[in-house]
Amino acid sequence: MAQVKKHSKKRDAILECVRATTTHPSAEWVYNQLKPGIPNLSLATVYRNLALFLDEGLITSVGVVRGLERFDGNIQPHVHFICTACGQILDLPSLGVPIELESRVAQEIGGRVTDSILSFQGLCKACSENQKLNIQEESA
Amino acid sequence: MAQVKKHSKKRDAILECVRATTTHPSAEWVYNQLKPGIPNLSLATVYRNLALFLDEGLITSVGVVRGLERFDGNIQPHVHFICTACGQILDLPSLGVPIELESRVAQEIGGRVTDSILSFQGLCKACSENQKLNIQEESA
DNA sequence: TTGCAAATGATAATCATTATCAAAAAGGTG
DNA sequence: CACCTTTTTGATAATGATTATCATTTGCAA
Repeated sequence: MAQVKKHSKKRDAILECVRATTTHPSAEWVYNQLKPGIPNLSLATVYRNLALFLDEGLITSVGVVRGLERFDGNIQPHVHFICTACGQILDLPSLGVPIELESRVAQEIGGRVTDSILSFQGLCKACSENQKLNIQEESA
Repeated sequence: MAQVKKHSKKRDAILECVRATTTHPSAEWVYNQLKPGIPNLSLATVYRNLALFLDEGLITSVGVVRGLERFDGNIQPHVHFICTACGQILDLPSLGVPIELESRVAQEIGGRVTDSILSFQGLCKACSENQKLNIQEESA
């Protein structure tokens, strides 16, 4: 696999950007965020480095939400809520993740477990209220 | 949203196919499975109906694994193990899913929770052994 | 400074999924 | 059964996120 051999300002900026936000950003979000300050930044560089960070365990992937892979600079195990309507991802720090189960799973399948992902899906507050409105409008 | 109004043999076959396997298939897997018996089946029909079944809650999505969305005809809540190397998805029926947390999450975010997803990622037995071999070869 | 490997920018290629639209099938109704 | 309306489908073009390519630039060690 790829491995970091040389220092790069852009790479630092990308990692810092993912770490500094709680939006669980996509590659393009990071790109749009950094582009004004780094005009010659390429989207490919963002994709490349995010893949690299994933590989090195510096960030994690929340998964693909509405067609976009979403990343997380917070590598402390924690639970997510994903709004399937607007794509918003929220942290649920009050809930624990059953990491202690990882070794049990590893034993059960005879392989190696690197991550456990617990997420809840549904509609966030705003989207759930919008849906109610739409239903009212439809029946009107 | 779309809604079933008329009966269709192909639709039945697609649902039956997803229900009959534990491979957590992708759309294309279902298509390849059914094509020999239904020569004029179109891939678009498979995609369309899978989206419909999802919408109606007849199947669930395990998520996007290595670029492919994977489905599950078993809608009983259960835990998955996903091999990030080969894409294989295994059921872990021995582990419980914390569905009882859903109402707590709903309260916390003020919205509506429809699903909870617990999955473990890592390397399955075969891939974890292959990796060991590769490391040995590299250092040889 | 010079040389070389690594990193990047620009963009083409890839590939899963979705949209489109004409044709076929379903399922009433008379 | 023949007819009509609406749904479903097949074939394929369009879309859009991600990846590959390759010439150029940059980092860094000698």
